[in-house]
Amino acid sequence: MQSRTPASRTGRPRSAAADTAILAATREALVELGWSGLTLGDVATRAGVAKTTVYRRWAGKSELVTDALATLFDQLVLPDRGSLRADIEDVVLQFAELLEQPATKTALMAVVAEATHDEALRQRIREKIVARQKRLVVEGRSRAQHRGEIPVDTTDPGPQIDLIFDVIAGAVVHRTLVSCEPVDTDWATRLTAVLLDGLAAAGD
Amino acid sequence: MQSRTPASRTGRPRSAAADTAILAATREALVELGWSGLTLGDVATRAGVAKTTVYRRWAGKSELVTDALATLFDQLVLPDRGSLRADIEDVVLQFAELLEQPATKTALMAVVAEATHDEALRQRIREKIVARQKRLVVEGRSRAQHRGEIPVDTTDPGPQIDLIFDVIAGAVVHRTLVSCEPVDTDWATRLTAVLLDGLAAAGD
DNA sequence: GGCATTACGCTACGGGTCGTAGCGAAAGCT
DNA sequence: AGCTTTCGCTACGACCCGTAGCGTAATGCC
Repeated sequence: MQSRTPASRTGRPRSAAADTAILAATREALVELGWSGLTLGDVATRAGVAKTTVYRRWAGKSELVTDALATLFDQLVLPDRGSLRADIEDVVLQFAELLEQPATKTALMAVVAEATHDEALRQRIREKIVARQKRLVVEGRSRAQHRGEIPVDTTDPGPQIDLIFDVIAGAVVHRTLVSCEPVDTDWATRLTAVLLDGLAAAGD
Repeated sequence: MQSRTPASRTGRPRSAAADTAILAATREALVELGWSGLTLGDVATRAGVAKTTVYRRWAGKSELVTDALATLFDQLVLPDRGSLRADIEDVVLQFAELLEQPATKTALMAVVAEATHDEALRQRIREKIVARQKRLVVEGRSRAQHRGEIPVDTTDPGPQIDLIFDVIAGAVVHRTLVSCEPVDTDWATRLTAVLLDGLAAAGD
């Protein structure tokens, strides 16, 4: 999860319960206090551990919040709804529900903000969040191709996958956090329609 | 800009130069230190004013950074490129260029993060940034309808405008700040193609 | 069982930032 | 001139940071 203890086999092992307690306390404190208001001392108190225990495991606030956030994103799955349209609508609503949780929205934006001037943190985010969730797009695209809904191209699919991922995730994040409007089934349907059919065909 | 002085006409007026100096110093400090590292005392020193002068004008870090950010967004314009496709590609590249500036990306994400638990700040962002930039979509849509590129609907255009705004802005923000990939002309073309023609038609 | 090793809780510390208060000087308006 | 407000400056208590040191607890190895 955080700093590894690779070659150490002797001595008292680290409490796994402390890990989960600290991460849970971090999410709780984020909801109540936000990024600026969150202090590691307060997290330690909420988790029922000493402040030094937190510092022994995480280098700072950014790393701790990133790990607390990663545990939330792993809830996403992609059940087969039978069509590309239904699959997209499903994952949009799922992602929106995840972003409805106050801990998710606060942590995601704050960590991305910190990452703009911290290369190591950018790497951590890409590994633990972006790369993992991009698999949803890969799987949905593969299913759609097998169904014959979209053509099987011979070129490198990477750029197209990245584009779809950014459009879907970006739209949901922007709608939820910047425009501050809810993502309901109607909006998910409209977004999916634009994605599949284009603006002209999807006009009101 | 910040706290108003409505009924006060007498006494020494506030220095307008101090305002611009403080906002410029805020953007500069954001680039070097990021959100967490930025302190109002440091901003005051950079701007060449006393710390108390900053506190007299802005209530806190969030409000100051929001105003510093708003001045950056007002650079966006929507020149008439002759077609909806060209207009979209143009504004995508313009928005991406704006987000390339380190001050913009850091400030935008940090302020949005703080706003997740601060209703007054959400309101400030919507008024000073979201509402202003949404006019780009309104104008581009109006032009396209006059050209006959998209149908003129009789229903409320608000939801469709909001959707387009969130898709375009969200995709660019997500691409730039979360996926950490550059927005070049090729990507802008691909995004525009998906928007106008849909996923199936725009496949590689 | 005894021993080395590591993690734990606790306390204390210097350093830094916060946001505010008070002061005298400066700059405008009538 | 006189009044009013802002300005720069200094100082202050409060809080959080991140680390060090201590004694204790929990494991693996001999």
